[in-house]
Amino acid sequence: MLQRVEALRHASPEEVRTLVRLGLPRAVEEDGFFFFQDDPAERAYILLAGRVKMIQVTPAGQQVTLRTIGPYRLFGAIGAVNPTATYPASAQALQDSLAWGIASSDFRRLLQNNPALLLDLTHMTTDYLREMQERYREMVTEQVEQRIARVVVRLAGQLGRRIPEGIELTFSRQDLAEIAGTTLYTVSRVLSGWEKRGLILTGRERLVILHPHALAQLAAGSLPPAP
Amino acid sequence: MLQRVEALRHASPEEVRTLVRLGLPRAVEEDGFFFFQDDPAERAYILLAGRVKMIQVTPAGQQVTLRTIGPYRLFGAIGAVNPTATYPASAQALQDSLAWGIASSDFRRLLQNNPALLLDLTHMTTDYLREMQERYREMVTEQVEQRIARVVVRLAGQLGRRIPEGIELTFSRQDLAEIAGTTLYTVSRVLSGWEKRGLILTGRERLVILHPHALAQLAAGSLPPAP
DNA sequence: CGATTGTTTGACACTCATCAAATCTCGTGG
DNA sequence: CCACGAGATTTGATGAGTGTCAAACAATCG
Repeated sequence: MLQRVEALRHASPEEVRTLVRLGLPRAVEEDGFFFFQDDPAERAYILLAGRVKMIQVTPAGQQVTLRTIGPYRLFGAIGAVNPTATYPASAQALQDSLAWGIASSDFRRLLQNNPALLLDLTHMTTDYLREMQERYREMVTEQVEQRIARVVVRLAGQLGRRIPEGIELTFSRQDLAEIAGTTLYTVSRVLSGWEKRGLILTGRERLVILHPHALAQLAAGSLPPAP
Repeated sequence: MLQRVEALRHASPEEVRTLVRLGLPRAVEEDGFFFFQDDPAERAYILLAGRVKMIQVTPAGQQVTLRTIGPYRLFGAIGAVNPTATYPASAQALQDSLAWGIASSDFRRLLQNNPALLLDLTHMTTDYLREMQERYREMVTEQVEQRIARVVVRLAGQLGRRIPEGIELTFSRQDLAEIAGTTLYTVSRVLSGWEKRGLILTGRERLVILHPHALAQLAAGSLPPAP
């Protein structure tokens, strides 16, 4: 099962067994936390089931979602390998979730003994860095509607379900707002607009993309926003 | 000299010699480019003299500065190690600059043969990732004046010069705007306000921080902006 | 069938980008 | 050494884009 984990592609069967032996399962129910920002990074996690969001909270209490994690993906690893030794963000379960927790020291030992794994981790980190740089630029230069479109397109590719009508996503307006860096009111207005234009169907904590292509154009800025 | 490079802390003298032998110097004059975004990442660079900014440009031509590089720091390395094999950003010289260029293949070979170096690179990458996550949150949640204060404080610590009156920085309003994600007009207004309050002195492509503490408070949000 | 939680919509305020134009600074060539 | 011109900066006027607040409505759950 753990073979599916992208971070363990180059781990030997024996190493995987060691990880299984050294790690321990951790279940967190919806809205619960795996860990909090600035806490000492004691473990790295591999998500086995559910969905987790990585968030930062401002002193004023406003939440920003940095990314959402799906099954078989690693999280908390930056804290585990970085000399700072604290988590840079909090990990909150979007649904009831189950993860395999590996002590940071074991994780670091594994990486030291297996350069191929370390290289994989470097690639994952640089990939994520690329993405953050892009999203940073988007945040600075693009308008809300375009940013929301990007978020929806990205989430669709990552966590969307194919259904007869199109692609289904289950996120509340609030969730989308925290990811796109806006408010739930603005998300609501934008989604209503898209629904009027026939691009999507909306529901409570749910939306269905009818025309992925049009949304992609909105995200790319090649289709003008509604008047 | 190359011992000062943080990325080569764990390189053996022999490896450093090899790098010197395999690499080649590259001088770029002010406003020139070391490389462009999306170009194949042929080399990683170590800056020896000058200053370089890493930028992304939007289709509309708007510039966003991701970070500024000072002497003895590595740049272009993400492109060199990432499987994408292209640069995620452009590197433009802020002043006449000189860098040592190492072919990506040589750089990767070095990393493969020396896991300690790879680990250093991972630490540098995760550090930068932390910073990008924070700046992303700041961009989403904070107002312009606070963001500009953050930029100035950060640049002061990184590239500021101590002079009798305080800390001197040489950046144009346009430079600061591209870093803070705003316009040169807004930067000008904000700096004028600070000067009226006696926090800084301003000049052409130059500012002097008189009260670093007050600026730090502005950056942290604990000092209210001007009325 | 309440109660809770999510969503919609309107009214309004406010930050900040945009545009225009004047002013300032510095380097260069006469 | 001064005048000129290019580029940097300031400042005002204006408006678009979004956040904020309030209130009503809808969906889901026990």
